[in-house]
Amino acid sequence: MTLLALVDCDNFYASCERVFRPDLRKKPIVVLSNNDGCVIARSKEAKAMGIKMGVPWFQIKRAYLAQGGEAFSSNFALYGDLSSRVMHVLAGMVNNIEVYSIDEAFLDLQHMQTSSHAYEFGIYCRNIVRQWVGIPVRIGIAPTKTLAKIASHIAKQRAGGTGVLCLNEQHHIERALKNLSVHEIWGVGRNLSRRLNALNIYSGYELMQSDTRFIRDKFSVVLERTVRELRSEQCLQIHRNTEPKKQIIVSRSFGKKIVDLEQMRPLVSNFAVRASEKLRNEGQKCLQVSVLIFTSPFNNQAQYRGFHTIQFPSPVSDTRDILAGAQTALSNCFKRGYSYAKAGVILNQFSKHSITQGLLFNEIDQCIHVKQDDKLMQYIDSMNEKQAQIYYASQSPGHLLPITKSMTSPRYTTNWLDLPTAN
DNA sequence: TCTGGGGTCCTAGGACCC
DNA sequence: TCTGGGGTCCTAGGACCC
Repeated sequence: MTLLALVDCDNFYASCERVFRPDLRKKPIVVLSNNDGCVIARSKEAKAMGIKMGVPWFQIKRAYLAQGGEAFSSNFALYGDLSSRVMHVLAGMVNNIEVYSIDEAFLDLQHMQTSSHAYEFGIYCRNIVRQWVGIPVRIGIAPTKTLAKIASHIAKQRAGGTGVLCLNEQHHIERALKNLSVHEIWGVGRNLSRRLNALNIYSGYELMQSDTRFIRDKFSVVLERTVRELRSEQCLQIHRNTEPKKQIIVSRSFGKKIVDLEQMRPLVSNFAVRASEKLRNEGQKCLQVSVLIFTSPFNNQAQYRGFHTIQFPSPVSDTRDILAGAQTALSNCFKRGYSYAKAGVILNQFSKHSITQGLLFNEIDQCIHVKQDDKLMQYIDSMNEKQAQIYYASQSPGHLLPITKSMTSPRYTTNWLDLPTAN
């Protein structure tokens, strides 16, 4: 039987904040979303204090700080860099790795003959990452991705354990599944678990025992795969991370509500510029740009979601084209009389940068004339690489984003000025 | 006063084809 | 009065993930 491992960083953002601040060991830590809006990560100690994931910061702030808790605004430059260091170390230890998220990776353990061999490897792996990067990880080993997720989930709950759990023997798997509710299984969210419960399927074991045909008819092939994976049948492979992105989204909530179109325009321009940079960085071009604007679902005022898509006559990655498209889309979905809390720009329908399909007839929209200039964009990207030097007129860099971050830690590993010093 | 951001996959249904 | 069968492609929306 072949095995695979899920390596999962413990309370990742909170652990990152500790790497250069050993004084924070054992202290409760929370990390906040943009605008210090809500809690998006918690250390073990913060969880023990009863701080819930996603809770608005303003609701718990006073009591939490009064009890000696530490809080940080999110510092993605730091988390992203530490993540790539962890992944780099892991990649050096196996032939095949899938980086699944900022704090998780699947490792192919095909070459491990026995589960005790795999377990020892897990322990070694965990020690090395801890020693070289400073981030604690937890490792679940099993025959399938879904079971490996469960193994790491159980390893997390076992206080004082080694942080490594191998779930391989059939009777161990069955015992674990009997103690697991369906909503704790990877791929079963709130909706599916509600529907499963209605059919008297509550535990992982009951789900595993369900008829695959029945699950497929009543639900989908996705859930059928989950059932098969619970039975140790490998349905989800380890993907090397070579597949290109299919969509790019840049969106933010605003610190202050936006009420008129002229205030909104420069913000949408900023998102469009950022999205275009990401697109070129991926070596791709797109055929569609969409703009989304939302009111806040938390106030009692009238709600509105605006969405509009612009189709280009040929693939583009030139910021000027994407800006023009985004502004047209914004004009088409903006409605007066609402106060907007969030906006975003989405790029879709990608093609490889090097391949350009010309149009025989420019029949989509005669009004759109594509500027697309690869050379110009290359120059601008190289000038803006370290620090933005060239802006587009519609951006108004003076107020790039009305975002507040009051408690951000230094960019210890990505900025010379923030390097930690001896004292 | 203050409530995150960025993705993937699948399905149903409509448009269109012969 | 009676109105086929089989297919593809695209999109919107829903589900999930971290």
